[in-house]
Amino acid sequence: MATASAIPDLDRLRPAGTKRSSKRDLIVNVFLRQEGHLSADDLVALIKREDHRISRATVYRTLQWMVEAGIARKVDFGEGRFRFEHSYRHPRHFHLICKTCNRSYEFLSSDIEALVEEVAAARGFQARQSVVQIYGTCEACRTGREPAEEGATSELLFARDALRIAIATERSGLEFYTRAARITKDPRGKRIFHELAEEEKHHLGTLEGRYRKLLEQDPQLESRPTFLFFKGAANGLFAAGADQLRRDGVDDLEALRIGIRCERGSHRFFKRYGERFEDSEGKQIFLEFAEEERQHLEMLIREYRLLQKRQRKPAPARRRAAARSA
Amino acid sequence: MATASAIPDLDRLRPAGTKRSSKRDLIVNVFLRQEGHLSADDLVALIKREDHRISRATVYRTLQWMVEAGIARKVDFGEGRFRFEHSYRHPRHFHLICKTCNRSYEFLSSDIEALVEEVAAARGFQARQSVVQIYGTCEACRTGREPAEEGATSELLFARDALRIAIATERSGLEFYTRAARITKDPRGKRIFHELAEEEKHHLGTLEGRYRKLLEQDPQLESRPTFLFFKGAANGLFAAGADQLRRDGVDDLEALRIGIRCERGSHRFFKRYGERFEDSEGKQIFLEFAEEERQHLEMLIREYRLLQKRQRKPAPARRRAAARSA
DNA sequence: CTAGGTGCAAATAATTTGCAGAGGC
DNA sequence: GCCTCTGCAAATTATTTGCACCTAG
Repeated sequence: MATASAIPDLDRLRPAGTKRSSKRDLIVNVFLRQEGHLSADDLVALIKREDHRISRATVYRTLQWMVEAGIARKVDFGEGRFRFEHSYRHPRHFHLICKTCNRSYEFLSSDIEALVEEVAAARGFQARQSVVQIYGTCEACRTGREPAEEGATSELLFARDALRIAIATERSGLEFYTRAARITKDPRGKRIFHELAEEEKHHLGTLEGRYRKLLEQDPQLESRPTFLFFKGAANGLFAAGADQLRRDGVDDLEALRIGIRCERGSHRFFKRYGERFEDSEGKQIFLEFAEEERQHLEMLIREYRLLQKRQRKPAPARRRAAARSA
Repeated sequence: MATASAIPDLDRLRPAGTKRSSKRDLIVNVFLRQEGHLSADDLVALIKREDHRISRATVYRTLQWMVEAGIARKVDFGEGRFRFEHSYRHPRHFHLICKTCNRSYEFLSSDIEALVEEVAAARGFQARQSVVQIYGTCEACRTGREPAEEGATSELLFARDALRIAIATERSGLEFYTRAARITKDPRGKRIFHELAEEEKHHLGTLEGRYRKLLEQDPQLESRPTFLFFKGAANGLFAAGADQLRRDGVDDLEALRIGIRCERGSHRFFKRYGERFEDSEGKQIFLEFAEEERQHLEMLIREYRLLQKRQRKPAPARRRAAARSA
């Protein structure tokens, strides 16, 4: 799947003042075809198989070039030499490193990333890159069982997890709007909530379809371990909102306000995290979802203003009462 | 402060089947006198100053020995060579690494550690050690101002932060018990809460005294940046408990139950984290505090059982009502 | 034609090792 | 006396570089 066909437009990436070279192209192609973390030496061996006239120095020079061009990332597992992984459509991530079999496993945790950012900020430190490595023994080495063979790229797993988060949020949102529509008294407000519930339902269908389509790319995709760890996911917002609707006697304006809070949080959340990821389907999913939430947010705000105005006119006396109780 | 006088009993640490050697002793002593992260070469230079007949190979061999013996930790800042830091009374920690001046700053985040543990568990990975490194530009390099010179060891900062957390928890606890004593009807329960409030007040005094004493060791200790990042600190528990007392009409049994929940959470929290830190004053503070909370917990549980029994006797009919409403 | 790109071999840099002699128990 | 420690120099490993030649634009 993610073979040479997925190679980005190298010409675009070429730093200014560099020439095309068939040898470099070959090295880059061989490199991008590999999965996992190659040492310079691994790559030399692979290259020699295709063309033994390419020297070690050229491979080193090309590797350096790829890192500068952003095609590759240099990673250090503390082995006394560097390894390289390609970064094209391969989200930045952290590593679990097995000291027994030397395999390494990738994961991403937005929760950890957020904490790392906080620490950096508290120390007045401008963070450019962070490394999180967990050393220990992997499940395969502990239990003797072999791990589910590779086959799913991190890109795919990331998309899967992004979709799962979006779907969970959508489900909470649907529940929230369904409940809101039920308790709203104003017929116009009721209709809006109904509409939003319908939209969430529709969008949920779209997302689920997309999820199914993703699963087709790898029959075992669903059972593979989590790649993106993300506790702070926005679905909790809507869940809390729905809870709030259930508890107190919430009036129409209040319901709209809660909805606005949820959508705003959700929008911010998906936008912020979407932006921070590298180009990938997962990023795409987050950003599309952010846009969706933004539209809902606008709709709710418009409605809120309208309802406020309408309530004010027929009963201007209410204003004082409301102001006093606020 | 943390000079050769602080050196642990090296004889205890000597692996079986090794001999004492004056050269090794010298190397270890010089190493332990240093602050910060030394490269092998730095140490060779330092050693040569004291005795130029000690060879580079011996320094390397001793460094390896120290790592095995647990006196030193080998750290990799991706420079293509390793650095070493001593681990004696120096808590495990993470690093902020400035790419401009190559200085490195230490911090510890129990929040990050907890997330790392979760990820490892979710992947069936047995974590032995984890590395968190934030690369970027430090405040000094960005602003041009020099950083507050070193002088406080991580050990000291850790103790400071552990005390701050304990004090904050104690304050919340005090507020909780004061409020609980006020709203409790049963005179015996009232007295217990009063007693606990008094104890918290007293303990708070002790902790604050200890904190002041700690500050004496370094006049600028208070203004130094946070070392231990710890959002999940237990003081939130008591704060939430106090909130709960404020809101609903809480009866005596319920107040005791809330107290039990707070103390249990607090106890677990300090015990769990205290255990996970290396030997240090910070660890000490956490464990002592855990023990304190355990005693309060027992007291509350005893009282809860008594009150339950007493309430049952005069009005046995209540049991059914309580059971039905549960 | 000229600035990069490449091969080869030599240089670096950090660290390890073989071996013979020194020293602790 | 035996076994470990140590110094020295050579070896190893990963990576970089100088230089002469090659090739794309």
